[in-house]
Amino acid sequence: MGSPASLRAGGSSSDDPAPGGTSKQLGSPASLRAGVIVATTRPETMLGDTAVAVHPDDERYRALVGKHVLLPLRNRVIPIVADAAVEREFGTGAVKVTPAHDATDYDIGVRHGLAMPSVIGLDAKMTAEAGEAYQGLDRDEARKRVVADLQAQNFLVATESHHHSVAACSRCGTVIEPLLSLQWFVKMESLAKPGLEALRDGRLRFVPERHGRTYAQWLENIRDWNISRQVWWGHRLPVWYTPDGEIVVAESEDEAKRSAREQYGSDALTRDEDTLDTWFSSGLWPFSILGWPKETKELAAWYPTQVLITAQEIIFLWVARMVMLGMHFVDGERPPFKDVLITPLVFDQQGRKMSKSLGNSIDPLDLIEKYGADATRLGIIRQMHLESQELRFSESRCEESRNFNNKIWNAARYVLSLPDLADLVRGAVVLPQTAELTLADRWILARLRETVETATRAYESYEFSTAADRLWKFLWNEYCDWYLEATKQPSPSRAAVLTTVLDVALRLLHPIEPFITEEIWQMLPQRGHADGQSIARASWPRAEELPGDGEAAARFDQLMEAIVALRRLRADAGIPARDVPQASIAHSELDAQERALVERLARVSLVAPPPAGTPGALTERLAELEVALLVGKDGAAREIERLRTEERRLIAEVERLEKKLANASFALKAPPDIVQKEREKLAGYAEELQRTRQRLTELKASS
RNA sequence: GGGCGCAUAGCUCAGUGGGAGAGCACUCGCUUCACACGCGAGGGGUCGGUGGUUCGAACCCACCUGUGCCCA
Repeated sequence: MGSPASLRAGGSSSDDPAPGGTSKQLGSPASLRAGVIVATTRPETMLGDTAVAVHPDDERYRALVGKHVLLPLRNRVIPIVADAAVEREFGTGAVKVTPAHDATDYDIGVRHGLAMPSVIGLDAKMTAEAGEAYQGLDRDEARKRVVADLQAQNFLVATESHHHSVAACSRCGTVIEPLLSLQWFVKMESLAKPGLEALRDGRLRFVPERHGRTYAQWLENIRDWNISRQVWWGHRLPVWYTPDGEIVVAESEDEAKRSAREQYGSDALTRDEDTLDTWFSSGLWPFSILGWPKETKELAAWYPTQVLITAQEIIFLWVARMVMLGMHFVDGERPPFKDVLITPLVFDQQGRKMSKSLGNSIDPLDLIEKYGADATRLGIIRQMHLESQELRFSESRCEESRNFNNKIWNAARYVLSLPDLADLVRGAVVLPQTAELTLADRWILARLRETVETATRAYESYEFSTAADRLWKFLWNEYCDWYLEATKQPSPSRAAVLTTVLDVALRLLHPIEPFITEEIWQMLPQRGHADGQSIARASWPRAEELPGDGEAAARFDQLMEAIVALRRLRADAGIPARDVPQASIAHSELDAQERALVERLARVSLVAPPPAGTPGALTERLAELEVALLVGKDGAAREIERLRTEERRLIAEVERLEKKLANASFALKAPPDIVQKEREKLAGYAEELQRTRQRLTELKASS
């Protein structure tokens, strides 16, 4: 239907029907006896006017309400009615009423029992109702003729420029002409109420929650639903007419005929040409696909389902309808799904919404061609943050995801090629007792346990990007970067742990990347289940099944920190990658296993810590340990520079914390554990600073 | 007109009350025997602006600026 505002907005140019035009006319079709002046955007519709309306509280016209005026050109006597729908501020405050060609005027017509002649036909030409002078004219032609005739007969008072919008087809620009026709409607009140209640008491939930308000507002203000769609596709209306115009509604033609015979004694029927609104048929989707209206096994098992995943604009079109129809036809208590997950809208790199009409949407098949189906899925999911309303699609995320898949594929290939895997009992791989595990084993298992918890929690709350993120970091930055490297020092436990960790991580990743996880998983020795079982049917990992050795994890973290520090010192000192310099670690005894780990991963040879003040040692104080890289005498100047930089950093930290702790209200009002934590930080930095200064003094003394 | 977002490193975005993060891009060094679609190290941000709440604000509140989406 056309915008009601376009009529009230006044002054549509007769030669410029384009939306948003500015050069407009203000016409006066009616001015007789009572002298009422009205404004119109579409002068030709005055031929179908059946009243003039004013606002009931408008003092200017109060005396005229109930009187009549003569409609120019048609010489028809029409009443002046009072209706609250009229906007007083606009134009003259009096409006012409054309019930057959405007939605608001139609409502006024119904309220006041007005006649509703259609003056424009489906062919956009004037009908017989428009009068002999205009019948058969094209709408635009009639507009010019009406204006000219009004002018010739001195009815035109003024023409004004006015900015307004005309309803038009978004694709072809065709102006949409409202006109009266027979339409079928569905009463919505009794359908909407259960849908609204389901949201209010939590039987239906939107994620993110804010979208529930959108849904509720729509249901609260819902109007009766027009289900006729002449120009659309869909199921044909189940409506038949007798030759006398009686209406028969039935499930099938046979039934309609039977009913017609019973009621009217004849089964001569013609079926309504209209089709049902697409959304009506679509609203049946959640249960029609399960065999409804038959009471199928599928319907019993899968209705209602857990979650519907869709987009924001679909809430109005489809979600609400599925809920209403599901609760009406299938289950009065339960909506067809418990949760509605609203995904972000997808934009292109330029920030334009992806749309078919704009032609800037991406074909997933192209992405799959380039990166593979898994990488496409992972790439998209990593960008799909739960609370976000927008997703500016970045193809590089798919490329990165392909790299990730390459990474885990190679890692799996490597693990599966290890000779000691042959010792595992296929199908019965169990983790060794904790006492038999290495430090690295216990660390990666603790990280895995945490990953199971984090990823599972994320999946359960639909935070798929969080799950993907955690699994990515676990597999790449923890499993590959550290554990795989650590186990290049063979141990009796590594085969079982390497494959067990892979097994669990793949099961966690499987919902996001079904193909590569399946492929690798099928090759694992753990997979001792019946042949042909898919990872899709494997049990979901449980954190309780894994050891969560916090102490081992903390110790391994210390050694990681030491290794990173030693690598940094190597890089600072410009030591070639193939060289194996001497290094030391102070403040903690390392056992043989730990020494081997550090030596391998930092590419150093560990020796006893050098005496204090030894020149040529680059040192770094860490949270627990102190590392030193022995680079020879010429490193002294470099070390002094490093230590001075360190000193400046530590002074700043100490000052910051001292200031914070000196603030009386901080100690008084902040939670005690926070205050304690800040005190410990200060003590740590102070000690580090003291040691750094001591070392500087020693170095200067010896050089 | 009604409703809902977003503004953090060059780019795409996490973080949502107690020392600013990731990936890509960038710099340097590596054919180190799973992976150069890779490995190691590093540089880079007064978290849009103003005011407020708080011992403490990227994070909470108000306003402003910019920008976008849904519905009519």
